[in-house]
Amino acid sequence: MQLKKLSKTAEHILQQATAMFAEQGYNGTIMDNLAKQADVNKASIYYHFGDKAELYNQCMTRLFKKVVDRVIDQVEQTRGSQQKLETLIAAFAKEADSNRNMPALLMREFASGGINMPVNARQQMQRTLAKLKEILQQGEEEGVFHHSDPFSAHIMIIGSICLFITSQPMREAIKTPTKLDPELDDAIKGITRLLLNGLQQPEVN
Amino acid sequence: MQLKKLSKTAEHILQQATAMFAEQGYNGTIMDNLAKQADVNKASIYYHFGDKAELYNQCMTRLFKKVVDRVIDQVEQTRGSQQKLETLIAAFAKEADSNRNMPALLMREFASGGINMPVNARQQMQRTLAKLKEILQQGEEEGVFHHSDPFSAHIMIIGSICLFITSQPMREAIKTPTKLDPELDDAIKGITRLLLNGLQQPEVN
DNA sequence: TTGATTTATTTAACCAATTAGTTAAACTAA
DNA sequence: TTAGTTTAACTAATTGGTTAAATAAATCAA
Repeated sequence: MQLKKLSKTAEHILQQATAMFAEQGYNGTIMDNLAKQADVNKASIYYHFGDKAELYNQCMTRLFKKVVDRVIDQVEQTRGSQQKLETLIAAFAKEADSNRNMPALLMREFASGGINMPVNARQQMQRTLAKLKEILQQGEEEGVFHHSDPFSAHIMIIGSICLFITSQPMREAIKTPTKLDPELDDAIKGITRLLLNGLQQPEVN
Repeated sequence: MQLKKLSKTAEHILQQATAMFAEQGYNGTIMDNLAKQADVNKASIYYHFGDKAELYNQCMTRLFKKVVDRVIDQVEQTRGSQQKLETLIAAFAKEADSNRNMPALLMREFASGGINMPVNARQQMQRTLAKLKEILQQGEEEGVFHHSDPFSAHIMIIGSICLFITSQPMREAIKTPTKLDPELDDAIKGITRLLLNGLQQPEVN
């Protein structure tokens, strides 16, 4: 999949639109507000993107492609199923942290049933799922992971990380003077350990 | 907190509204559509609930109170920190499964930063957090859990479960003829095991 | 019980504001 | 000149909310 290169203006609109879709949702994003926020004329948005739905499409597709490209790239530079899994989790967490719009957009899509998610964006998610499947398979063959459903594992990884990232504002809000809150890095480590334990350990019960 | 008992009609409107807010979001929920869906006159909605924001408030508050009441109730019938934690996770999962609007609404709120979440609804979430904190504390004192940040643990429990539940339509959509997909019960077991492992195990690394 | 009176609820029609999208003219750079 | 881009003004449809009249339900006096 190749994405047409955007003009400077279009790129800037896309940036603002992505943030707005993430924060306010699709219906909450008003084109007039977006134009004001991006400091362009509304017709300029329509000139570059056609309509609101297509703008949303572009936002989703480009953001998810960027994130997934990076995650997969990092995983493929790693050897050994356990290390690969660690890398996948850490890389996704890092990307989610530095592209905070992504977790929000993803969660909104899940909340809507994910059925209307732009095809291209969903394909990107499936690339990650495929990679995870590959890792788990490899790990299973090597005897380091017990059998688990890849989709569920995928959901758990993404779920914990996305909710953790999006909960930041709430954590800020209830932050006590004495800082009890773990830094993101620590939290990510905790999540990683938790997920790895879950996937590595032989069945307990 | 006590909630005024609703008339039959109001109850019915609330039901439909909750589903619509969950599926379409706040801005995506159009009052005319809701009226049609609930088969009542629009003015009737306004008569019973004042305005859209208050209707949303009521939906959130009542739904979250119901869920949290049940979860906490079940936890309090259990003894031992580990069993309590298991119960909390399982109970929340079961409630999320039988009140599927809840995970969707929660995720949308998180996506929006959670700052504008109706106060009463947020208080309900905090009740669960407080209970979890209590359990973790107890477990730590008993030496069965290692130290962990309750908020993060909370987020991870809720995150995995909510995303798992909301991903159901997507799983249905990509379901292969040969059923690879775990039943929800199995998935919940998996999540529980994963989370318990993560919280119980002594620091590995 | 019966009929009158008040109170609660529902209805159709209406309104003002908002919103996605358009247009034609103006501007800019190749 | 010409193709690409931006602008202000405009439009048609949607949407949250209102109103006053109609209907149903509860209360009460005889």
